[in-house]
Amino acid sequence: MEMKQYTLTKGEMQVMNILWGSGRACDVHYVIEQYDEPRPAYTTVATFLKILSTKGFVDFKKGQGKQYLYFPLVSKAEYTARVMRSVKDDFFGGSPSSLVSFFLKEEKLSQREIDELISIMKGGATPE
Amino acid sequence: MEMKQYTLTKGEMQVMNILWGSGRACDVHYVIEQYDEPRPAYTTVATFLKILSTKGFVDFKKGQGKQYLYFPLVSKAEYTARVMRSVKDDFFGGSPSSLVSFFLKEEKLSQREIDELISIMKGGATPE
DNA sequence: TTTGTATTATTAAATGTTTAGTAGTAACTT
DNA sequence: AAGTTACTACTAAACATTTAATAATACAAA
Repeated sequence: MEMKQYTLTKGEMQVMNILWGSGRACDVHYVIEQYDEPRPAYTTVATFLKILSTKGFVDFKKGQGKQYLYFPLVSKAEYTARVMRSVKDDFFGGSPSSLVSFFLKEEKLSQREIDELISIMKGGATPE
Repeated sequence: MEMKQYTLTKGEMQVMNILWGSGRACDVHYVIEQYDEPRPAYTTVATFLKILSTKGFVDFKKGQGKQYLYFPLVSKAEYTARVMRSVKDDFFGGSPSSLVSFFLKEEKLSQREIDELISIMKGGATPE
């Protein structure tokens, strides 16, 4: 069952970030309020939510009255993993260690962060 | 002097990857040959190169006859840094260490890679 | 039950991206 | 020098994305 792997456009991504950030099922008004000015029109946001539901990224349930409450079907972590996979392939030839190495060289990490990362590496990744 | 930070589309990115990969100034034919089948039309590639030059990503010089030889103005490392900055912001709240941590947990690295990364971290990042 | 209203569904205009045909032109060939 | 060719410049059609107006509809108020 070949599942099409949709990728989010910039506009869709904005909406998803709001849904992910809220941690609960949201109506359209709530989503709009999370935008910076100038806020998009009601129907603009409703359209994005519609698209996202046809793409399988959100679902909705009935709320008060006739309104829908939208919530993510794909978690941020899950989508992050997808995006990171392509970033890794496109920019680092598929090698996770060169990606990590890029950040270690590029960014100034605090000693505490470095210790934390080293312990993750040594500690057998996810102890769980 | 407010420099507009262009971002590359998928089609433009393909061309840039070819230019970056070649390591020298390329004519249109060379670029086309690097595509998988079905290859785009000559003018399609020429259009992308034109767009890229107006965006400031490539420049060209005269080659044999009337043809242009195109070469990158922005290095892959430089563009990678730009993209990584937004990835970091969009998916990891701007924190490089949580991005790195994500990969360390997600990906299985070999012991040699881990040692390498640890030494980068300890060794004061970029010695240079 | 009828009417009004808030909401979703449908449609479409504006913009951005991709693809490539056609026109114009510079340089090579004879 | 004239004709041919190979290339870039210009134009435009097809497709994707964004934005939002208008139409349809379900619920609430009267």
